[in-house]
Amino acid sequence: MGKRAQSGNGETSSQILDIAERLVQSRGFNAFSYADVAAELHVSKAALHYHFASKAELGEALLTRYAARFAGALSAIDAEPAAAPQKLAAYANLYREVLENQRMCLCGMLAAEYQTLSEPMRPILMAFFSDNEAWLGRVLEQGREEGTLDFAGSISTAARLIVAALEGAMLVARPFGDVARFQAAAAGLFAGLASPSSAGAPDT
Amino acid sequence: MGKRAQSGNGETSSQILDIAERLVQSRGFNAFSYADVAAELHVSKAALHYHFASKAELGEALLTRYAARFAGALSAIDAEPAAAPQKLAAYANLYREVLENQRMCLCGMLAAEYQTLSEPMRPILMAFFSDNEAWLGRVLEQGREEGTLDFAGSISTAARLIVAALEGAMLVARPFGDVARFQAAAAGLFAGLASPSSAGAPDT
DNA sequence: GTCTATAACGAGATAGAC
DNA sequence: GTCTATCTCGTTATAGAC
Repeated sequence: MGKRAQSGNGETSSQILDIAERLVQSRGFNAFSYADVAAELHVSKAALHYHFASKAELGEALLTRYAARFAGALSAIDAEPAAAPQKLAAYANLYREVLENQRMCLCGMLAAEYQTLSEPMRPILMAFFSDNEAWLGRVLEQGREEGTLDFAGSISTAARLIVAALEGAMLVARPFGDVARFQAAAAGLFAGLASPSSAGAPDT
Repeated sequence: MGKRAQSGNGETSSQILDIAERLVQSRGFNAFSYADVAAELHVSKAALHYHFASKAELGEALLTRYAARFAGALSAIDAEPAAAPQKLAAYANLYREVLENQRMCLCGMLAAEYQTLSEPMRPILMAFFSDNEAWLGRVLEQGREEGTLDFAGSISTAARLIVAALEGAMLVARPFGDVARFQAAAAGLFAGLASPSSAGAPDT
């Protein structure tokens, strides 16, 4: 394999993505700059442009990597057999960990800024939410079959509620710097989905 | 009364706030400029600075006005007697109307951008959410006493879930331009809070 | 209250040397 | 792959005339 040049591979590229990702999750895509990343990585802005020619390209790479990592986390949950409520708790923990790092979900942040995103970023963002809902749909179906979950309405309605509630709980908890606020919303959410028989929902 | 001069009163000031509010709700606080507002209002940027000396001051005025208007809407719901589920439906409709105008909740948007907000804006934003949760807490308490609502956990947990779910539902629905996505999450939310006796939840 | 003009700065991006 | 230097533009904000 010869040199690839171009965008997004290699050690430096992933360091750029790491820093940019944190800045976007903390401040938003429109509130960080190449200069911020360059200063933190101790390189010049021009070096960043070598790896990601434009900010839009950097944004695409951020989204793609984040979505892939999240999909991997969902596969990991699926890898070992567990009841649906435990899988949902593990799912909520993915969000909680992000919040504990004082970050918003990357895709939740970009959803707020959606109207300012480049065209290529938009479908990647939407696919993130669709994929999450599809995965949740399978867990919810499992829960109904097992009898561990009991909820009115359709699978997709419940899946959309879960995504909305967890994204919104992160959004609101962050100004207060209060993870407990997130946990309260998550607890209330799963209480409403639990089957009456399984009184005590599984935790963390 | 003599001339007041200064910030935030008068016809022009409210027109500035109207335009800025829509821009913030659509694109975010960090993605609109005085130039945008000036162009739309057909005045110069300097004229805007006469009414709101800095962007941070404009942001404070936006937040204060929005919170006051929202509080007024909650008082209007309280003004006529209704069962708790109807009040919750009316509350969700406040959010839905914002979304139908292709906007995010102003405070949800600013919550995403929280780390970039000026110090004076922050407590106003937090108070918005606290006030909403307090109002919801009273409605939830009413519902429990009436027997129209039935949910596990504390009042404040359920109130935080409602705020989180509705804010998150707006956030995720907007990239899809799909109000039905919001409605699905809201329906699932209220289904989980409804008392078993009241099978069909009230709509719109 | 509104204007023109401009200051002062930071943004994204490019050229070309090394 | 990284640098310095520079370009161009947009941003918030101010000065001073009307």
